[in-house]
Amino acid sequence: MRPKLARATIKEVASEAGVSTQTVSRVVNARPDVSPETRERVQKVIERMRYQPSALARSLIQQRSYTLGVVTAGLKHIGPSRTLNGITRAAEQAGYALLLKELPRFDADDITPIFDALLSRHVDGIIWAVPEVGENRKPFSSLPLHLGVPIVYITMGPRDGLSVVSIDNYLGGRMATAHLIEQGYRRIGHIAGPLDWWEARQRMAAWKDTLQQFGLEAGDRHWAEGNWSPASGAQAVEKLFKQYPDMDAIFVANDQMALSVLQFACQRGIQIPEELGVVGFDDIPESAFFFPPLTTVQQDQYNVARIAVEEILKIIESDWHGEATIERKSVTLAPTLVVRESSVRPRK
Amino acid sequence: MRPKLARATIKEVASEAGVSTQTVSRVVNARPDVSPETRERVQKVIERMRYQPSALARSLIQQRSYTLGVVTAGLKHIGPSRTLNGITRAAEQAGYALLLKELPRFDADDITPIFDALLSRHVDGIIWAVPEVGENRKPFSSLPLHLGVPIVYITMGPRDGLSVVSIDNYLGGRMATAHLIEQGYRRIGHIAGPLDWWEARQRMAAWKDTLQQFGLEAGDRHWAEGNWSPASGAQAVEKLFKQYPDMDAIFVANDQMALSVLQFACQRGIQIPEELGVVGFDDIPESAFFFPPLTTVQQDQYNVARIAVEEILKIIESDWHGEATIERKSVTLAPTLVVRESSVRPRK
DNA sequence: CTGAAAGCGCTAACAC
DNA sequence: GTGTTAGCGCTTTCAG
Repeated sequence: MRPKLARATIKEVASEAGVSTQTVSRVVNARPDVSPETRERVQKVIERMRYQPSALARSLIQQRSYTLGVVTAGLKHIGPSRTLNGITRAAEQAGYALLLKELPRFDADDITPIFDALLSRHVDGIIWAVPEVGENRKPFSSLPLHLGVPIVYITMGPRDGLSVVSIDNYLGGRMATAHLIEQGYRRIGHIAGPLDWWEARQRMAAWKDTLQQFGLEAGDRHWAEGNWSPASGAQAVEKLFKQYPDMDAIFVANDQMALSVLQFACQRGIQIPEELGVVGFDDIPESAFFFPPLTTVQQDQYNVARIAVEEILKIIESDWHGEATIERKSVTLAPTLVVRESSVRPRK
Repeated sequence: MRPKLARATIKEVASEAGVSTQTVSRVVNARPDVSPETRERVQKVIERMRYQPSALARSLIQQRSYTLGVVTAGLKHIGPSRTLNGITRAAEQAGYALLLKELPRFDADDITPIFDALLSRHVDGIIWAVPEVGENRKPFSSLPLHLGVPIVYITMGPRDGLSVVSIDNYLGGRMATAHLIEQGYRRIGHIAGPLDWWEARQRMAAWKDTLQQFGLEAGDRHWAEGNWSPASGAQAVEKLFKQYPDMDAIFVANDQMALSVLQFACQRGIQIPEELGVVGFDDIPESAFFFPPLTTVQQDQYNVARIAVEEILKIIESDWHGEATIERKSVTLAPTLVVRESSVRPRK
């Protein structure tokens, strides 16, 4: 069964206007070679019939869909949805539509159906906006080298031959740790994110390296691992204080876990920032309203997304024009340290 | 210019396997009328060539794309992204792809291009997941009655003749207010969301009605308006305490603003819940880790999304089979009150 | 069981 | 300037 299309087709418009479909096509695509009178007449019919060309048919013949595939995961978390927010904006501006796929888990192993679904719909490019977790970059090595469409990756370690756009998490970790040292804290612990996450490893490595550079301690008993959730932060801070009772500051790998640290301190009567300095990561909107307001590392995910879209469009354009394939390069953006009360020690 | 497709076409598979394209089509679509030997031979070629049928070409001929349009707004906020999360899951499960559009503002006035973009790509249905704000439902009245595809709306007031899926915000407001009364609070203020939002109006109306029902005060000086952000909550609570100094509880229209109330209390040395009961709305993941943990109204946005997808698929299916058009009905889900410390008065 | 022909809605390439 | 022809990749219809 083939239901009647509600929308008008180019053929109907053509016969209504008394011209060929080709002429209608020319008018729709604003080609120069149509006489003003014809153009106007056709235009009128188009408006009257509310004719809207089928992007589908167009994609088929032009081998170009003006559609980008976006693969994400964990949309209910703030990071991924901010990124997606940036992608939709940038794509909209460039006149591209977005085909969205969300992985059921961060480390989904079978990504073939995802690619199949996107490619069968002729996307012009794919933005892989799934954080690098565990071995979830593994499946890519077995992908046919030339998928047929360009891919740009967001939030993972730079890799040769791939287009990657990400925030410099290591730098963010250094900024956070250095700031605490500068404020006079010397026994600085760390609550890490889940260490199968690339971002968590980067932040932790920065903490360790910075402390060692300053000749301060950063051993096994000076950190604990969480899983990004406030609940895990609560467990981690408890464990950490047992292991490291004279700790005077903590760099926490995200704001949600930092919230648990603040609550822990409040319950134990530990003064922040006097007795304990705290720095988080992410700058979620609530952070400025924690008690006390939280110093944190801000990542501009919106901008990352914008750049990723720009990069992929650049590649698509150049492929389209048959130019030499654009060199795949990595772009790394610097985060910003937002200093609030939780880490600023009153001068003695 | 028409670049060579990287993927194999049905024609190539057919000639490789020495059969006609119809036969390949039959194998791909698992039709019964192919001999086992032919089927197997074709199957082999398909796998070897990694043939993947073009969903585009299929959509064109079948007048059905197995694609849903999703329109959202404010993705960086937790509510919309949770909803989207539910939609991607449900759509994925049903084998539908998602074409995503995000409005630049909640009250975007010109939605025609949005519809055009979706319809020109032949979506089978549209999920309108934009909260009802101000007059942003107005443009719909001027839409051609029969758009050609079904629409299901999320998060707005039920309307005759439309499919709407939403949480009962009024009920949520009643639950919150009644709970405070039950706990012995009698002078209960309200921090509302922006009142051009339908949800904010519902929550506020419930607060007012419930108090009046119990013979308690709910006048103009007993509430203040925020804009959902923690910053606005801070302003609102300050203003409210000036207007209503002997207030003993607050029902706050969302958790982020409630956070500001908790912080305000902390700074002024107001004991929660002893001197001030607080109930929020949304149950963001951080709420359980506020100080003290926040009582709040939980909305199951994930489920709302799931039901919306089910509804639209039902309509699509029935349209497709030429059955009588399904009645458009509204589905309203009840929220849940999550009781934590911020509202539980110790028994005297 | 299999294939040939037609066509979904549109545009590229060529006539005139 | 404008129309004709062909065909994007696939499925439907109908003949064999």
